[in-house]
Amino acid sequence: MGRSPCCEKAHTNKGAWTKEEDDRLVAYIRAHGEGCWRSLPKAAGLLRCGKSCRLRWINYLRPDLKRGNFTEEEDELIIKLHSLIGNKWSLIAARLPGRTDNEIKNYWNTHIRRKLLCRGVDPVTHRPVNRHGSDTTTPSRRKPVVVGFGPDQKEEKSSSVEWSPDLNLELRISPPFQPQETPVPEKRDGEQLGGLCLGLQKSQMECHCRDFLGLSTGILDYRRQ
DNA sequence: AATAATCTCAACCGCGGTTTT
DNA sequence: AAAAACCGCGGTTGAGATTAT
Repeated sequence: MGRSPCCEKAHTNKGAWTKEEDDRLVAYIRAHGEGCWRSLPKAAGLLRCGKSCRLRWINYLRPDLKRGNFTEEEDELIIKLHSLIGNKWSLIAARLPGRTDNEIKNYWNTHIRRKLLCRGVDPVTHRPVNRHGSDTTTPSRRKPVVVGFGPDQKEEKSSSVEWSPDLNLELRISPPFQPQETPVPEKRDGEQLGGLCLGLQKSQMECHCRDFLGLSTGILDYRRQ
């Protein structure tokens, strides 16, 4: 049959980590390295599930974490990456050394969304927002306006979208290596590739899209190997 | 100063793909 | 081949902090 369970769920702690738990986890990983989250808690003497240990390490305890405020450059990079690949936080984090996917996700939801809305840009489509007299500084607790990215979007979400037939909001991301040039779809003014509208000139856009994702080199700087 | 409203972010949950037995 | 756990991801929650009234 399958494997044995990773931990006895009845005997695991939940909620905020204590200093002692942090110390144990850090000490163990310093001594034995990352990986094998399944066996780590027991080996480290922690009453946590491996998943929780992994999360705590990656998002909080890792020594290479930057912490502190995001710079303007990081903001802009996140916005650009999000416009290309959407909510792929781990991919975005891979391009921001010292930042975690969770941190970026939180930062997006609390700061950048609002920043874009203030600029009159829809944070989902990255297109200019149509103002209907609604409050654009949507507090985070309110239900966000859900707009789908296209066919890949989950049914539940796309069902709430009013699709405009002449809009193409589809986003594509190339695999790390593409042998031949992917033809850039012909753009009609302001309606193609909504996610790429960042106020860049066409030539700039094409150039940046390749370079900052590392697609031109085939290398996606994926930290967590 | 007290209370309510809002914001922030660490942690949890559930899912999909992968790996192991 | 099938079943079950592992792993990593994105979405969501909720406690504590901060700000407004």
